[in-house]
Amino acid sequence: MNQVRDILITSALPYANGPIHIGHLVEYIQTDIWARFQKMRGHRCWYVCADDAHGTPIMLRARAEGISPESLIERVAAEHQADFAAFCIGFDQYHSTHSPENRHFAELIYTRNCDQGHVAQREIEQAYDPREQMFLPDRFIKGECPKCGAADQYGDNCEACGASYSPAELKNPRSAVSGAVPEMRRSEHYFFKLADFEGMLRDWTRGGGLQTQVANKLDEWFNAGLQEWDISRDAPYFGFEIPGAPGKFFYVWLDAPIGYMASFQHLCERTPGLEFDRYWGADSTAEVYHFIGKDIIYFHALFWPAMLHGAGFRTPSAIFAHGFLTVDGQKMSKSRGTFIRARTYLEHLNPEYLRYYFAAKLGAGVDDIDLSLEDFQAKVNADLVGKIVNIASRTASFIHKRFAGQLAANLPEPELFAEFVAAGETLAAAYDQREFARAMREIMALADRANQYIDEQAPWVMAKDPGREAELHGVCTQGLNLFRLLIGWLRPVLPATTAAAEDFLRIEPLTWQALSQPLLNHQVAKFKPLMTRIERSQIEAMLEASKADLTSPTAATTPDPDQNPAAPTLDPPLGATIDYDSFAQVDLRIARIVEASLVEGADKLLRLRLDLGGEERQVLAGIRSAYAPESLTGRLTVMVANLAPRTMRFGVSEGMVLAAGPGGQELFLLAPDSGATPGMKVK
RNA sequence: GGCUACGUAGCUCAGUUGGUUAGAGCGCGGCACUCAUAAUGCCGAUGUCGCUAGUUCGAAUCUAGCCGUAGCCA
Repeated sequence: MNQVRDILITSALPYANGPIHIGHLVEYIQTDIWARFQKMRGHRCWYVCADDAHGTPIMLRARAEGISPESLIERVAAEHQADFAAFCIGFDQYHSTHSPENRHFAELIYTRNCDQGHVAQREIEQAYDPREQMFLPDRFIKGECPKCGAADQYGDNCEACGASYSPAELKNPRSAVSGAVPEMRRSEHYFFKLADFEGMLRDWTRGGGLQTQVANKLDEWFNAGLQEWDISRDAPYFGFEIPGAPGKFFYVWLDAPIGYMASFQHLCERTPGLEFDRYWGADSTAEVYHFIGKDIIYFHALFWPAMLHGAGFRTPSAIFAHGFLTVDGQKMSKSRGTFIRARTYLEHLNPEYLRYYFAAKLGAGVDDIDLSLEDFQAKVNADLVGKIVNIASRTASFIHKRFAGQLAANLPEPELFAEFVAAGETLAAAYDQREFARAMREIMALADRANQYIDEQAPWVMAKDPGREAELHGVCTQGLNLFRLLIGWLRPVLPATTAAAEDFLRIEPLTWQALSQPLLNHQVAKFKPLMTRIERSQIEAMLEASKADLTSPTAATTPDPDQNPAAPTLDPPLGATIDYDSFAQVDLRIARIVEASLVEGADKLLRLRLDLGGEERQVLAGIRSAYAPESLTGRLTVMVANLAPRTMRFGVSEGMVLAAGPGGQELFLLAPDSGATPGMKVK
């Protein structure tokens, strides 16, 4: 290593409406390992992050909790930072996008782009919730998929059939905020003219700062043609008002990446000698790297460099995208208990286990990585406890008992030590290229060599022969020196264990430089176990606790846009308590509406033909005021199947369908999640 | 639907520019050791490299199609 580099590193900003989970941690752990590595190499390296605190979901969540958005994001920020600290994520600065610095840079970048003519204005038509008096993002409109008819789908795409569409195409659209039927309204929006930057972006893309898969993806987007980007949102919106545009706010994705700069600015303000422009000026020679998930490549590899360029700032040196986390080969699942929050993990397991496991899985690519819980336990126990820590454990006791904690003056096998040191450069290259998995494999192969060495020498045999004192001393000194190299190389991954090892060895925090020289003639402390094994019961307990999190009432649960504003008291009030048997008498079944038709002579009723999966029923339902018959055909709902038939003027009604709401247009038919089939019992 | 990745031992993954009998760790079977948090060392078994066709003297590796998985479509 020759030259000291100036490096600024970021992780994507977590959204401030929910807790950190192990999926998030892939990125923070990956970034933190890289940042710690660069620091160990002696570079001037800064790692910053922040909470992403703006946008509609946060505004609505705060409202649902009956608090201000400011207090919501303050609370979540504290939770996030506690989780990160526990996982040893060593941010130099953790800030918020809802900060004066971020307002400053958002306005500056916008204004400069505006002045250069990169912002356009025009009216667009958008869904509007008349009850809440707000425009609705696509994700806040629900209805039936226009392609396959699946109920309860979001406004942008269908989870059942995968179709993409616009909210206007959705059948029976409803606001997820209030349940009202959205209407289309016009409003003036501001657009960032991305196409102005095509040439610059094509150059930047080819500049070597992108993984090949990502560059390929960008080519696709270039070929499709760069579209203007809608960067404004109408009030009410939690964010920054656009200068000179009352009632218009910056879209959350405009000021989110600017949060990297805001956070760094804050760091500069409290760090003597650290200059913002040295890192962000147009002619900066510093390196700026963004670690992100592959889902947000678009924002970071197109809009972000373009905005920066348009405002006279430098563009990032590189963007490092990673894949998603699966657990036991599948998407994280709440019902299986694999949707594991950082906090829940911490209550059962050592954070460094997960840091090591992720390191052992991560490469420089964008592939997804799998947390196989069985493999996790086996790998951590075998590699860290069985191989690495054991090397210290099996040699330290002799150093203590026989040599009063003093290391020998020479290494018996300096060539072996030199071989290890030489491997350190290969390892450094792997770390630098973010090939952590390769680095871990090589470190473990060296740990095998160290264990073989000790086995060959058999110090326990020497210990029985008084004439071999010096030999024994040498072998154990050699063993501890090999251990020091191994744990030193693992320092970016295992900062806490390494710190404990440094205490044991009585040495300064290790650097790559320091590792090249052996530790000799040196007094070490008494050895204490550095790491214990993972028991299966700990993992089981964590999974159980994660299942329990599902129903936990803590405020910072997973975002739920469907959640209605909490009412202080229920209206109408709750009915009298019943026991289970009373409830179980009601036989609720899933039913498919095969046909719905108007009932001649009745102004409130619809005649429904319901398929119960083998049996058909006719039900006369008083829902005509809220539903057009043709809109009901084919959809699934819930019916009371064992209600006594009732003869009405227009025929016999054999049961009833369930709907919520006071009546009139305010009636909302129940629908099961996709997967339910006619005849299934509801319980 | 379009596009992009991925598919190698029971599990988790390596396999560099196509080149002999395809590798590692865990797990499994056997042996040794007992310094160490039952940790360690040695030996061993295990694969139609997703399927099919092609290019080639030669394919896990290149090409096409198919199947499966994941993601993206602003």
